[in-house]
Amino acid sequence: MATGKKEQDASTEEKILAAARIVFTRKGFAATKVRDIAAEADINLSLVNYYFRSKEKLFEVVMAEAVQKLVFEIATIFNDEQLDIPEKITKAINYYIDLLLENPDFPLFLVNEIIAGDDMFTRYAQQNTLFKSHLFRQLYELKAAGKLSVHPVHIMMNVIGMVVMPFLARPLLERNELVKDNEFVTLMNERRKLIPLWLKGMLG
Amino acid sequence: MATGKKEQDASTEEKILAAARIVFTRKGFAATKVRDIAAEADINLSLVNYYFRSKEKLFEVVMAEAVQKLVFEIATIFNDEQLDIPEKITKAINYYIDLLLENPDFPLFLVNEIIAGDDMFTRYAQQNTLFKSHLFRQLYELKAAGKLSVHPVHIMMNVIGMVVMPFLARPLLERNELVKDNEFVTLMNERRKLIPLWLKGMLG
DNA sequence: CAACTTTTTTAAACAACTTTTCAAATTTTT
DNA sequence: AAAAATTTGAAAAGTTGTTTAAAAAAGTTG
Repeated sequence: MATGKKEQDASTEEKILAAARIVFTRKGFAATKVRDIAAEADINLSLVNYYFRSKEKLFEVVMAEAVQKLVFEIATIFNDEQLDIPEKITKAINYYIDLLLENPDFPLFLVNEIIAGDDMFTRYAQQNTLFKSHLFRQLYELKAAGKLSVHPVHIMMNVIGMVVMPFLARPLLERNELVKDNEFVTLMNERRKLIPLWLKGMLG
Repeated sequence: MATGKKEQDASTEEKILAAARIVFTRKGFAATKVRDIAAEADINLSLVNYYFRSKEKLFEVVMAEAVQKLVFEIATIFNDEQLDIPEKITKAINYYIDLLLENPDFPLFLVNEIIAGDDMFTRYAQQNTLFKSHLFRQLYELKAAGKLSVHPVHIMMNVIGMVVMPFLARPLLERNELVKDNEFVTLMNERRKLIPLWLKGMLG
């Protein structure tokens, strides 16, 4: 039986993980068959269970990784007391655009599981670090001082929406040739500057 | 075998459809069992196949409906030559907020299947009516006239993002008590006026 | 290096579950 | 009353996650 995790094996275990990342991310938990992962990894079916005990355990690993990537860096930015609101948001936007350009299927994957409510996200993300971050305090203070006319949540929803939505819509946009393959990247790079600009309008 | 579609039966067939809408929308295609639908509809398992031939066919019907609801009304608005850009967008925003307040699970459901790429969406949505609509022509003209500094797609992504994102994020927001149950509706109603306002900033 | 132990890999099969089919029973329509 | 449509329970056919037992490979020890 599988004993330790960290022998000297990087090969098979990592192949499975890599495959799992791809398939789970693309199709979600329910639609993914263990056989799909084995095929993608080009290994024997049984090895998935041998190394990860179960489909669910493997999924948890992949999900934990994803949440980590998504939350950890952002939490740091949000809690940096040196940065003002626009600085924080600009940094966060750039981090996410970078991340999502590399992992375009990420948003669906997470949104999917967030709503599925199996709640891996809630379990793994210490969301208090986000929702009770320094940034949020800054926004609430601004509101209290009468310098922000709307609920801070509006601002956050807009930022997230403006960053993430394009990635969710991407397949649609490209399928309809409204945006060509490489043009999408260009557009997202434009947005690095545009979103902070638009946001200034919302805050001011 | 199931022959025609439109006899005089409204009862069983409609019960199944209603159940399918609920379950498919909430859990997606793969996670939904025909048994779930039968249970939700409170009818015998076999009747699902009797009326809709297969799980997949049933899904297609539900998906087609959803896309219809999502696209048809909007296409009409987008192509109304009497309306200027802000009017069109305001109308569209209100339509979507109404629709999504009634069907909160819609966005995930669609986004899910858009990316799944089984492509029901592309098949059923005559997207040209959206992406080549009068609204788009208006935006491109504005751009050509130098009165809009960014690619029109940016504008569209923002509108969609600002409307849809909150619904995707809702479970997260409520789970973290950042937004209480009824407060969400209030916030979305605020957005009916706010989004057009923010948009004016982007267009001007 | 040869005998052994342990780890890894493989093919097969199990068991549980799911979709679909079927034939008979029931209800509705003509 | 006959015909057609609907409903039902059971079972067939197919998937899917997991287990098993044996083979192969790698590692260890005297």
